[in-house]
Amino acid sequence: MQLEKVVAYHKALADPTRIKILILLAGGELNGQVLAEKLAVTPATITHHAMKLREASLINERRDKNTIYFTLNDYFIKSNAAATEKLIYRGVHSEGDDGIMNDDCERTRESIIRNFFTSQGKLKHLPAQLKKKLIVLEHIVSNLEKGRKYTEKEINEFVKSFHEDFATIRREFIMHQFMYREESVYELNPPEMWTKWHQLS
Amino acid sequence: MQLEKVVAYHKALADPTRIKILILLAGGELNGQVLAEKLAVTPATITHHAMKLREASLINERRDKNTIYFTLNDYFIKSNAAATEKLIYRGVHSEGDDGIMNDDCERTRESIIRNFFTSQGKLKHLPAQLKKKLIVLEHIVSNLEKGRKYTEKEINEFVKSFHEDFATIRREFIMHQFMYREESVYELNPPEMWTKWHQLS
DNA sequence: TGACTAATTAGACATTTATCTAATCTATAT
DNA sequence: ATATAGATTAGATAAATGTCTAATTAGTCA
Repeated sequence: MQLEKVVAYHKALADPTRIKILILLAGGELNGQVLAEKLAVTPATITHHAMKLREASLINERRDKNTIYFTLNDYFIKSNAAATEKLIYRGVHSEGDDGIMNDDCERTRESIIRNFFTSQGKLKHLPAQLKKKLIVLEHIVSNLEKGRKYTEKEINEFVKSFHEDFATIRREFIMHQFMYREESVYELNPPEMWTKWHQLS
Repeated sequence: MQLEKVVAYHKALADPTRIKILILLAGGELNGQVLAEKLAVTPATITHHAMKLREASLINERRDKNTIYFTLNDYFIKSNAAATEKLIYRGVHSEGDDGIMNDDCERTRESIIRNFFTSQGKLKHLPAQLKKKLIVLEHIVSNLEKGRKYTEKEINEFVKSFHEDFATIRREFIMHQFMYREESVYELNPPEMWTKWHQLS
């Protein structure tokens, strides 16, 4: 359900300490201890807030020796704000894509998405079955802007909001023609180039 | 403080019942009883949520006989989402306007705004002193999009998010050249046309 | 191995919050 | 004035939440 996600997102931002954490992270990556000191709270409190922010996909983290550095997840901050408006104004209907498919397909699609993504919008794992995999890939890739050029780093960050194994998924994007790459610059292909399961055998 | 407002906004949206209320209101105005019935909660609960939504300026209300009808406050829903991003990315600095003024002016400006607006961003009352009034009007009007045409109804709704007496304030906009009107269509004037206190005697 | 550092967990505590019931208020209509 | 309909308030309760301290885990380096 879309509702849960929007509520979780706003819950995550509904606390002054967490907003301050995000403001600090906007200035660059920081580790827990530093955050704790700057905000005058204990490391335990930072851990607590980090969990909430992570659950809402608002931050990513990277480990270096004993230290965990947090970074903003730009993509989710922006897309969730938009999702709120969308939910309120367009209501509960429509999972988000402009449908070319008929109702039957749409139902299949939605149930596959419900199965392979958590309620937080994270990908559990790539389906083995091709048809399902394509639907999952399309679902992810449809969050990118058409016509915009992305660096490899941006694509990695973006994919990481859905799943840790960004390398595999990025390769799948190319393989199934969702995107093309030229000298490490990535861009969406037009949808008619995307491999669709119902055009197969 | 900007932070408080952003947190209050997200707190208001951090509850499924309140989101559902907004979704229902997106379909048109509704009164408390109907909302209570559709959401399977008591009228008292609706009153509770209505207060939170009102404090965050997400809804307006209108009384007709014994019945109070709630409506969405479109303007605030959108502008607050934007404010969140702004706060996170541009940090705590800058009240929002592109500064041409020097620091002294800016301080005066901010203190006037702090004095005449509640922490919720509502206008307490129009200052009598011209200089202060112009600053207040500019502050409000700077939330409109340049180049966009507004109907009188839209302007009224917009102004109402700041103060009940929209007619007076709308007239002030025209009088001091913040906007112009042509056949009931309103549009922002370019900032250099706005009456500025420091251009006066 | 053992010492050190950063992060996490567990548990406690106070605060906030969503909801209900029952009583009260307010404006209308008879 | 009285009755009625909708909204609000007050008070109770259970659940969630933010923060702390103290104990524990996990990873690094000598």
